[in-house]
Amino acid sequence: MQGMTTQFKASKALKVKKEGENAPAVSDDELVAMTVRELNQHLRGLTKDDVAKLKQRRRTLKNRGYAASCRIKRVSQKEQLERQKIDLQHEVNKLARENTSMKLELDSLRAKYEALQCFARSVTRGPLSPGKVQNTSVITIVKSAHRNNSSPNPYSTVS
Amino acid sequence: MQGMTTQFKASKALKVKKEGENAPAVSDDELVAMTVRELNQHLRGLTKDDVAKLKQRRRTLKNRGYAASCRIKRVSQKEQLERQKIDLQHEVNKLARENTSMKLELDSLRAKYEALQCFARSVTRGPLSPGKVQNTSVITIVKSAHRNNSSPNPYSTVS
DNA sequence: CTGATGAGTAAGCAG
DNA sequence: CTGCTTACTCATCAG
Repeated sequence: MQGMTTQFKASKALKVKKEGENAPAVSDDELVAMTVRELNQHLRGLTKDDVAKLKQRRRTLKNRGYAASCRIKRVSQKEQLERQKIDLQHEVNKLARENTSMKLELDSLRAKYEALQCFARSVTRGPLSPGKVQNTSVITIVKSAHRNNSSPNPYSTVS
Repeated sequence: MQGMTTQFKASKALKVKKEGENAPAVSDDELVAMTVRELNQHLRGLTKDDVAKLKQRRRTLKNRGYAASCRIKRVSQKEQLERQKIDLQHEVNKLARENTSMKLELDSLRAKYEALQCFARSVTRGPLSPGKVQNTSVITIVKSAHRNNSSPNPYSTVS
């Protein structure tokens, strides 16, 4: 079942491709595989017409191959596009997940921070006036040491 | 330049498609556009052979159109894949940017939080014992009120 | 039958 | 000339 590709043409080609005497009527597979130099060997002692016909047959066989390559290439490119699309989709999903979890983390940290800030405020604003303490849960107190802080003044009161 | 698509075939078709007397040798465009009923009108009084030829010509012309649709469809699908790929790439870029900026924000907030914790610790641990203060930067004190905090024990010391 | 598609062929372009 | 691509034709399959 290997050489099937070119077998269809055989019927069509055979009826015209008898050079008669010395040339053994080259097969399609041989003909396409031949180099130009090899081809010229087989061309010796053939009619100008037969030469033209043989060359045309070669061209046609080559074209058949080119057409096949072209189709294969087209399919591969399509598959590649689809693969890339899927990969990108996976990346989007991954980033979206990271994104969501970071948002959560950020929210939780912000809440913790605000709570701490609240507490710090209540502590620094003089010894617990019970009324105020009811509404604040956390205070933040920063010892300005060797650390480099993003906020310019460590002992800040927040609104 | 409009009807060019079918003009190439004209040369080939003309040489065989003369029914001779009553039928005005329908054009390719007319022929493909015809309904089966209309076609039958034109078939009146034609040789069985001519009828077959005309029907075959119609089929061939139709096939030409099908092949064209097929190619157009193939191209459209490819373009669509490429468009989707680009859109996904843009989404990836957008999410990656959001991601980066959130990471930064998270880092900065963490730093602020730690600093605040440091300060809080130093304040609550009674009037600064210099030795200990050197090694701790923040303390968090949470008044367990109505808030639901992520940290289980409110009065925790941080290393 | 109609429409879609794979494969082969020829035309035409590019290197 | 070689290789690739497009348009056309035919065979074949599904609906």
